[in-house]
Amino acid sequence: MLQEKASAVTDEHVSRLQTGGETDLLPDQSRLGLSTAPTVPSSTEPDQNIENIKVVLHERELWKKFHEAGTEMIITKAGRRMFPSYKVKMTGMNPKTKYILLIDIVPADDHRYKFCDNKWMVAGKAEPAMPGRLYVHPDSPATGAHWMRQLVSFQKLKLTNNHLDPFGHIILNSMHKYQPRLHIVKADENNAFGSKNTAYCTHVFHETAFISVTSYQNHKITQLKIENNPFAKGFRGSEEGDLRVSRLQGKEYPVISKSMVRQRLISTHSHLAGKLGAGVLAGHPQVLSSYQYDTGVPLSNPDSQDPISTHFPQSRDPNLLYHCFKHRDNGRHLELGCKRSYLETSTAVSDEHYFRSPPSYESPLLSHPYRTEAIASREACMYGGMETESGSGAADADDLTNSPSINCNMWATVQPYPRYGMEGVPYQPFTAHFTNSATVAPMVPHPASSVVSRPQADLGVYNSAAVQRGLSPSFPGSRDSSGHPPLYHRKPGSPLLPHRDFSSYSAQGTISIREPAYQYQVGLSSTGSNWTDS
DNA sequence: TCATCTCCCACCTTTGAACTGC
DNA sequence: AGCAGTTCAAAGGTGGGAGATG
Repeated sequence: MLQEKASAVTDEHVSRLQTGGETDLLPDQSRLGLSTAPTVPSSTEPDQNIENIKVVLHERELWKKFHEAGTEMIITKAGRRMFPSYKVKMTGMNPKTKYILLIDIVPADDHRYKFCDNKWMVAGKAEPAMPGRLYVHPDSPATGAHWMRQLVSFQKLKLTNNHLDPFGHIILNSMHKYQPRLHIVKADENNAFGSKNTAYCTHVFHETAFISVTSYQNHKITQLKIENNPFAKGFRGSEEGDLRVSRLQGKEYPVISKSMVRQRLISTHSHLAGKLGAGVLAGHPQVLSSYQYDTGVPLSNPDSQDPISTHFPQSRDPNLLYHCFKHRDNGRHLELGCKRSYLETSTAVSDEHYFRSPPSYESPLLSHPYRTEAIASREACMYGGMETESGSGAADADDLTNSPSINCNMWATVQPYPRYGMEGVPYQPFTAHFTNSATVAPMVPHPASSVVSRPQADLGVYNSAAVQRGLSPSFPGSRDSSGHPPLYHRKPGSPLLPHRDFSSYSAQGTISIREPAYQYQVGLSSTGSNWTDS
């Protein structure tokens, strides 16, 4: 983690959160898809606003290569890393403010796909989504200075198709399309994590969308993985020519040189590019985060019967809308009136299609201040669940009693990412719960999206017990000799605890981070203590 | 029969402990 | 004794293939 050179940020995808109303884009900003962050009333200094944070996708060109071919990610029972790995460069953070970085992966649409005739095609309706899980960056919470110091890598994030996965890996369905999202949550000791003061923002890089598979379908993706993933070096052929497969088991396999592979890829690419240009994927107005600025077509064709290109569309829809919400005294989100199309281009669909009323739910809010010394995630929340039995028993219980815990619970009913939900499919808001308790948080359905909630106990957990262990006042990076974060360890003989079992935690409160249908939102504090960027 | 999944394999990188020399 | 550099082995990641599964 965070060991990448910060300098290696060339040619990357810059994203930036837009939170305001009508903003004027400078020419260069328009061209690049950058947007200005308008003034947010009653906020603190501009440089302290979470909406000023810029996120740059590392190795964007590589991501684009995969995206153009139709990114596939292997999912296995034991969990498989993503490649390319999700790495970002952060700027615009307040150096002294602490942030929590986390990733979730949401369905891109409600289709199941199959790879047929060298193309991804819709093969039916999606299977019920798995309980969503968050991957919290192991360095969280960390100061802005820490996050900005170097690349933030989520390379240890793992994907699984094991619905009963006890390790906290992100559970996906095979042959479904997904969209990773990065969430930045402000966490300060004077702003209870989970209180009405909690601000966050969400960044989405459309080129990181992928279809989950148990074995690669598209040969081009296979070759891209082999050529770019160092762990797959063994599958690279020498210049003389042979792929490793030709050596396997003494069987005769066709000898394929790298150059031949390249030629095939180029050929395939040209073929597919032609199809893409034929307008298979007509542009649809859609809502994206403000961080996307290329032009292109949607990731999937709303026409469920039409084949989609092998390419993941160069989906850069100019019609990007932003929603900003601010927590009010009553706990409701206050919309800041930041709706706008991304590049000020016309939309083919009325704004109502995307712009919906802010959620009118009441978030159970915390009264406990966020105690930084008590929270130091040394590993993703994926380990939180098992932690209840792994740690120091009674001591842990005390910890839980005396200090707020954090749960990163997931949205209970995962709905397609708005980008692809163009067919009026009810979209479940992102409902990551940062909870300092094990209490089931009441979840009020979004007025526009028929939210079906389940108790948090069904979901993944990011708990304080896990977070507290291994906490170093001097902050992140501490690892045990095995390289695992401390909380990863269990007592000998301690069985892994299913992630949904966290009944031992105390109940204090919950904060919900919600992402209403077709919206991105930014929660900001407008009452109580302000962000204290000490 | 077919599409998909699971398991195992060989090969590779990464990581950290052990060793060596100064 | 302490430090830095090197070596080595274990752990873990990778895609491919065979067989299993539904």
